[in-house]
Amino acid sequence: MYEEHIKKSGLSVTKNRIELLRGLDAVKKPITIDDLRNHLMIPMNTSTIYRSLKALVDHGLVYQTDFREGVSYFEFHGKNHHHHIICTVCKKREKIDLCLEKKFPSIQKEKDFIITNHIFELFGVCKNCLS
Amino acid sequence: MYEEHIKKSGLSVTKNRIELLRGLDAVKKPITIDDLRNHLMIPMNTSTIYRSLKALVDHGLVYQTDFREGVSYFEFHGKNHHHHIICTVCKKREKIDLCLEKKFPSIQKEKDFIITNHIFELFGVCKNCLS
DNA sequence: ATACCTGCAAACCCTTTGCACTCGG
DNA sequence: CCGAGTGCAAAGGGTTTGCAGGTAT
Repeated sequence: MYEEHIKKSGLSVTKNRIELLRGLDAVKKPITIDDLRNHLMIPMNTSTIYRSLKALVDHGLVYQTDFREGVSYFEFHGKNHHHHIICTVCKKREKIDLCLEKKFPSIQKEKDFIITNHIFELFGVCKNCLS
Repeated sequence: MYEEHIKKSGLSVTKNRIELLRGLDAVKKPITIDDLRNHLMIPMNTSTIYRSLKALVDHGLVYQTDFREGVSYFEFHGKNHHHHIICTVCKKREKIDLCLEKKFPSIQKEKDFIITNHIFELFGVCKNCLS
């Protein structure tokens, strides 16, 4: 299954990439590379993780996002994709329901791009942190 | 003018912060801290720039975004705000017209957050780079 | 056979932090 | 006055890169 996804994307199918997808898919939410390593069943070099994830992100198999914590978060590209609203004071993070994909086709056409990935997050202050 | 914005946000009004806003406002597009320094009329320590920008971002006076180049881009929060579509191969970047702000009020209400900032960028492959 | 992928180790460099001093309200 | 902002210098640490060897097609 992961194999097919990778093959369809044009990337070479390797054990590492299959395992990365499996690990991300198992977690069902955005996680850091550091966390991801704890979910991998085979040892994998850090450079390989970075390089493979970048390839998977650029080919649309994995989402990459940024909660302004100084680390990237990665997520399996599946039906579980959410965006978030993050409190910049206490760092609390909540999912929001918002479907942006509807607008992608017209943008692709207008700009002559194939859209493979996106990032969208809101930042603010939660009720508890409002002084 | 910048002074009033800062005051209204609750932050202390200092020469540095006024100058940062002036510099960003003059440029009219997202720039890196490294670039920004070239536009500042007074010398400013790097730590101060980082710390002040973070404060300005968290208070909604400056936008921060990420084009996956390993550096943050900052932009004056004004009428010139755009999102972008970025080619992951040649790094070309084009503005897109898309107004997300319409949806913020209902999210703020539902999640009990005050939204101060957001990030939204699309990634893909441009026509020229499609092999 | 050849282009792509991976491990290792080192470097990179953007960003953060501690501390003492200064400044704003 | 007192909390907030700043400069300096140093460290931090996520991420990238070069190269040699291995793997996919």
